[in-house]
Amino acid sequence: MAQQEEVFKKLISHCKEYGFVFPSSEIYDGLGAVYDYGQNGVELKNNIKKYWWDSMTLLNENVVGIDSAIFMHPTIWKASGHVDAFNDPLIDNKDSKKRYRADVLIEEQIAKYEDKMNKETEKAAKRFGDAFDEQKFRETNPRVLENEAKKEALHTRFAKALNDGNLEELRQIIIDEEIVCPVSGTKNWTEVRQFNLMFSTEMGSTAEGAAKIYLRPETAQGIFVNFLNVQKSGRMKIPFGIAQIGKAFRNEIVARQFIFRMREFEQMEMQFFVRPGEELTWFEKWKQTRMRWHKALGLGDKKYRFHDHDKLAHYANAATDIEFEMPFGFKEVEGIHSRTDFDLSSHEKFSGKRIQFFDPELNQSYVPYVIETSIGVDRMFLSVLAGSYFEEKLNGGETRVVLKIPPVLAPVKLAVLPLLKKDGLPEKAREIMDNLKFEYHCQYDEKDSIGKRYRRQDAIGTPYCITVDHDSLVDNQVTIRYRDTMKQERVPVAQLEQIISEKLSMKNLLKTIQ
RNA sequence: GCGAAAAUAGCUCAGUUGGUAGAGCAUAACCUUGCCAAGGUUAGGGUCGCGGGUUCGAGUCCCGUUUUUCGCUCCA
Repeated sequence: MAQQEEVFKKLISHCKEYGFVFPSSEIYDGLGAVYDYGQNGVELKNNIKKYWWDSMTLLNENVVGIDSAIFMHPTIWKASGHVDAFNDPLIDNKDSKKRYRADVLIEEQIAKYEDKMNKETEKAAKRFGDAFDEQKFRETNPRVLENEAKKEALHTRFAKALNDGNLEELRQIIIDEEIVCPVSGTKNWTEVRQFNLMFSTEMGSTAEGAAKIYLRPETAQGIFVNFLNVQKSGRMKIPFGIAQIGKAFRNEIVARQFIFRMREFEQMEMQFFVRPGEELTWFEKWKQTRMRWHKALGLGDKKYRFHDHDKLAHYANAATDIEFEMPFGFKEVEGIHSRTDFDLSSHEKFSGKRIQFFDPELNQSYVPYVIETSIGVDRMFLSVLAGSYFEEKLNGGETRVVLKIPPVLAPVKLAVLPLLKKDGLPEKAREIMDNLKFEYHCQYDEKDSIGKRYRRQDAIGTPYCITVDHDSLVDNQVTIRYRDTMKQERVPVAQLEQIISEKLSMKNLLKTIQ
C-alpha cells in the first residue's frame, strides 16, 4: 500500500510536470480541491469525452445529446430531493474527535428501542413455548410497552426536528437520550452543524429582487426537465436515451485525492427512458455495455469490477458502480442506476405539467422509468493515467517513465523528429508533418539527442514517433517508433497516413464494443 | 471540520549550534555526436508558502494562517 501511495504521488507530480493537471490558482496558494487541466490534459480529456459521446450517440440511434445550462430553476432541486438530501446535520464528539451524522445517531437510538422490544419478546417466546401469543404479549407487557412509548415519542420528536430543520433540537435529543460516542463512550458533543453540499448564488441585479439559485450538483436534472422537449421535437419513442456532458458542483466537506473528488467536476450522463416493468432488463443491458466500453481501452480487464449497492438512494431500485483499481484502491468511476420514475414523477408534481409518454403499442400513457449511466470525466481521466503510468527498467539500467495511454485517447498522436537538425532533415520532417497535422495532433522536435526526444514523448504518452534520417531523403522512407514496445519499423512516407489512421481510428475502437 | 505530517528554483532535494541561499535534473542559446535521456560553453529562474513575534541578525526559534498529503467523517 505504501508503495502504491508512492506511485500515486509520482503520478500527481507527473501530471503537473508534463502539463496534464495544475492546482487551480496556484500562484495565489491554490484553491482547495479545484484543479485546472493543462495543454496535454485538455487533449486527453477531450478525447475521453469524444469516445464516450460517439459511443452513445453514434452507436445508438435512439440516444441523442443535449447541453443544458448550469443554472436551473431552484424548484428543480426541491423536486429532485437535493435540497433535503444534500443537507447533512453533523455533530462531533470532542473527546474522540469523531464526526457523526446527527440524524444517523438518533436513528440508531430508535433502532435500539426496537431491539429491546424484540429481545423481550424473544425471551418470552422461549419461556412460554407454543402457547406464546406474540401480539398479545407485545400489547400487554410493561417493558415492551415502555420501550414502544419511548420509541414513538423519540420518533415523533425527531421527525419534527428534521422537518423544521431545528439543529439545536437535534442536539438536545442526542443529549436527552444520553447517546454516547461509540469510540470514546462520552457525551461531550459539539453543536450540530448543517453542511449544504450545493453551491448557491444570486440571480437578478438588485439585492432585494435577487433569487437564490444553485449551481447544479448533477447534470441529470437538465435531462429530465427537457424530456418532453427532446421526445417531441425529436419524435423519440420509448425506449430512448438523452446524453449530456457538463460541469457539476458540490461543496464537499472533504474533497481529496487529487482530481478524484473535486468541488467542480464534469459528468457524462445518459438517461435512458423505458417502459415501467422493463427497467431491470435495461439496467442489466447497460451494465454490460458500459463495462465493455471501459474494457475496450485495454488498460487491463482485471482493473475493473462491479460494486452493487446494498443501500439504495431514495430514487433507485437497483444500482451498481463500475470501479477501477486506482493507486489508492478500487474506486467508483461510473454509476449505473435504475432511478424508477422518481425524477419525472416528481417534476410532474412540482411543475404541474404532465410528463408522460403515450405508447401506441400499449395504447396507454405512462411516466417512463429511467436507467442512468453516470460517469465522472475527471475520474475517468485519472483512471486512464493511473492505468497508463509505468516506470520501466531498460537494458542500459536507466528507467523510462512512459504513459501507455490508449492511442485514440493520447493527447499527442505523433512526434515528427529529424535525426539531425541539418542536411535538409528538418525541412523533410516539416513537410511530413504539414501533411499530417490537419488530422492528428503532432509535435515537431529537433532538440537534443534522438533518445532524449523519444523519452520526452514517452512521458506524455505519444504513441508514435516518426524519425527522418539521411536515407529518408533518398528512398522517401521513415522510421516509426512505437511507444509501448520501443520497436521500430521502416515505412514509405506515402503510406504513413494510412498506417497511422488505421491505428488511431475511433471507428475501429467503437466497432469492438458495439 | 478534528488529528498528524509537510511546504526552499519547473522537478527531486541539501542548507551545521540563528550570520542575507546551493546541487542535480529540467528549460533556453551556441558547438559537438547521431536511433533510445549521460559531451562542452553559457544563460535565465528563488522576497525560502504567507503574516506576525523573539533577536543586532531568522530558511533555521516561537505564534498564527494558507495549501497539500494521510487518518476520521461524508460521498446521488
